[in-house]
Amino acid sequence: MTRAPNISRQTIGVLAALLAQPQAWRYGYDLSKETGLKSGTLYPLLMRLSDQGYLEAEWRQPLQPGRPARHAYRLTANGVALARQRAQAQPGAVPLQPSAVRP
Amino acid sequence: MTRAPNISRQTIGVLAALLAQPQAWRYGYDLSKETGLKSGTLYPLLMRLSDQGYLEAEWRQPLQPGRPARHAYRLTANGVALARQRAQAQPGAVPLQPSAVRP
DNA sequence: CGCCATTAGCGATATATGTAGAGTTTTAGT
DNA sequence: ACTAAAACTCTACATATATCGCTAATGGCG
Repeated sequence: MTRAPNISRQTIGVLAALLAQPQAWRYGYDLSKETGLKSGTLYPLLMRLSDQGYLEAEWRQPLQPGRPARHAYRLTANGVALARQRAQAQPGAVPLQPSAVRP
Repeated sequence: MTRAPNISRQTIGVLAALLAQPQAWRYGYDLSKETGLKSGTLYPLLMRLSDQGYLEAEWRQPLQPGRPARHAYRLTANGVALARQRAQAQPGAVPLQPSAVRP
């Protein structure tokens, strides 16, 4: 029934991006630009990881009024473990290959 | 050289919308839907009127996190006078006719 | 091996405000 | 009437997050 969680290329890409600086808080918008993921993919993904305890999330007030508040994310200990296990590939290397189809 | 300020159909439309409930605080987004003006027209217009003392503006914190703070606008006494003078046409009537070209 | 339920991805849309640059409109001054 | 110039409008784009609805992938089980 259930598929093994958090194994998609997209998820791995996000984990790799977060693993590059494991203690830093990152914003969804920045991650979307770094990984190339669109919001409709990224935010549900971040929320899943957060629900599963791999990320901690926190709201930050915007610096300028009129801009949206920002949601900051960071890997938890479990998240770091998962990221190391799933994304041993170097952080910056091959930022989400379009397909890598099997022939 | 200079054209008389605040006489455009668009400006009059906004003034009329505000004059419908002169004491109410209105949001830019709502006004844009009510008048059909796009943000690139509406916000500069609101800022001009505000700079000229016809509107008072105020930031409101968003109800839900993740959404932008909202800028609320209301006519000042001067603004009410200007609106009455420029927009005697009924508030709801003819909501910004597309062209009304002169033949 | 293929059925099919569950899960994930992704384009579109919504929420809100604002800026940049190009183009248009309107009137003053001659 | 013509022209110059300010005032104004409008199309894009940027900032950020999030949901909706459809499509695609996965993998357990018969």
